[in-house]
Amino acid sequence: MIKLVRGFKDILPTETALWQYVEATVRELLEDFGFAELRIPILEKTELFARSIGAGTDIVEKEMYTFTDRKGDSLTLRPEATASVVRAYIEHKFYAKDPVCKLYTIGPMFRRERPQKGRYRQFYQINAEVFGLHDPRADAELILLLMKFMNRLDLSGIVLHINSLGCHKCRPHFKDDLKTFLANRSEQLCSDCLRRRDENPLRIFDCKVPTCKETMTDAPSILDRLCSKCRSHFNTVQDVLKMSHIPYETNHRLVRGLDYYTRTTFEVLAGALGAQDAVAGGGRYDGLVKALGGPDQPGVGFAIGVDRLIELLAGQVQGLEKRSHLFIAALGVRAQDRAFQWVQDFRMQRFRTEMDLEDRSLKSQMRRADKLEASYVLIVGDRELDEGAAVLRNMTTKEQERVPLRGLVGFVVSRIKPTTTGRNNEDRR
RNA sequence: GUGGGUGUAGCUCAGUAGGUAGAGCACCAGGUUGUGGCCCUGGAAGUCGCGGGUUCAAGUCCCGUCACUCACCCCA
Repeated sequence: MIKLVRGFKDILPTETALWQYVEATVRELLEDFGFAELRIPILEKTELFARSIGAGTDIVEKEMYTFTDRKGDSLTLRPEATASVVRAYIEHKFYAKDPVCKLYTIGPMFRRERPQKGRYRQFYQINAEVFGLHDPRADAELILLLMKFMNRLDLSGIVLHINSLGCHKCRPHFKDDLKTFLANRSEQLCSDCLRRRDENPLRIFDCKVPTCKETMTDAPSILDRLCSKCRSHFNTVQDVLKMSHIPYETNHRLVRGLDYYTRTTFEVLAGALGAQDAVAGGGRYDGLVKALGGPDQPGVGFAIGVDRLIELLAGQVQGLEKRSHLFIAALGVRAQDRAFQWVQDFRMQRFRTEMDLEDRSLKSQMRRADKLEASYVLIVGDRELDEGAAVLRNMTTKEQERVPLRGLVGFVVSRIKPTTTGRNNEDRR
């Protein structure tokens, strides 16, 4: 038997309704906030990711699916979406028409990591990016949108962490301070952190080893070293969040693994997820567009981990309403032929209808109708054909009534339609 | 890449001191000769992850391997 590739998964019919619900909800919200959908390819030139995410990052260094195509180009299955969105923004010169541009995209990303709960080699992200706005309110609005989304999904037990990483002016100073601080504390750091000290000292804040955590409690905080512009930017972001009643925690240890982030960064964490607890994350990336060959336009964005979101929702008892539908139980060839036509007619009336295509006993057809959770069953056999009227059974009340064969479809639809519960009863709060 | 746990029917699992497999649920049929959910009866369904070894005999012991899973790492 040929099996799934490691770290990849099928999203089964029992799960897709939830996925569709999540996607429909976020699309609606994003569009209300003025975002337009952009669909980007899954494959890009390797260089795009090396230059945006950062050549020294784990993602680029050891997690990308990279291969050489037949012409010798190095191509990579996208490990994240921002790089591609920026590439498209530049390539299609969106900035020329209007420097302010809000885009979203939904799709799979690929990273070759060891699979784990909440971590797959193909995983899905919802990405939103805003270009052309320096104003800190753009950062705040994006966070607002993100939290609004979590809210619509009725997600509980999540926390929002925010931080500022400073800009290209103040961050280097902070890095120096941090290196000085760490210089004579080698014995107090784990081997991983010793390595990080040289490569990316900010990451040490993320370490979970107790002694490292202990050591880092006395470490300098980036928030104390921000330059005046970064400081006021961060303050404004917080002011807007407060004004909007969005609860948050500032977390000066929140460091993100992609090199392009500047100033505001944020993460939404859910304890119920286990070790991989980040459901969403994002931040500002003011130098990225320029670094990739575009104009000097700022950017802010976030990514939501859909797989993790789904996991949270599945753990929170989700009752998605089902449409009521009809099952036709036919006995004998004559009735089956008539029923087959009716089934098609009902469907053309946009009414979900099914029948058994094999010649089975009424009992087994009823059982099947029950299993499919049909709300009504229409019973037709030779007897009904001769009498000119079929039997319509309401499966919840068990009431049965005779319905004339002449004009049957229209009659049944009018009889049944009013009780149809649409799937659009999602107007929560 | 590193470590722990687990791999027996579609699903959840049992399998005792090694003697070539069992339960519950699900499935199919019958009990009701034209009526679902409950109940009863019967049926179908397993290369015991894969490969090798020890043994008269291995699901059970040994080695290897693969997969799943959780954690490290990293991140959504």
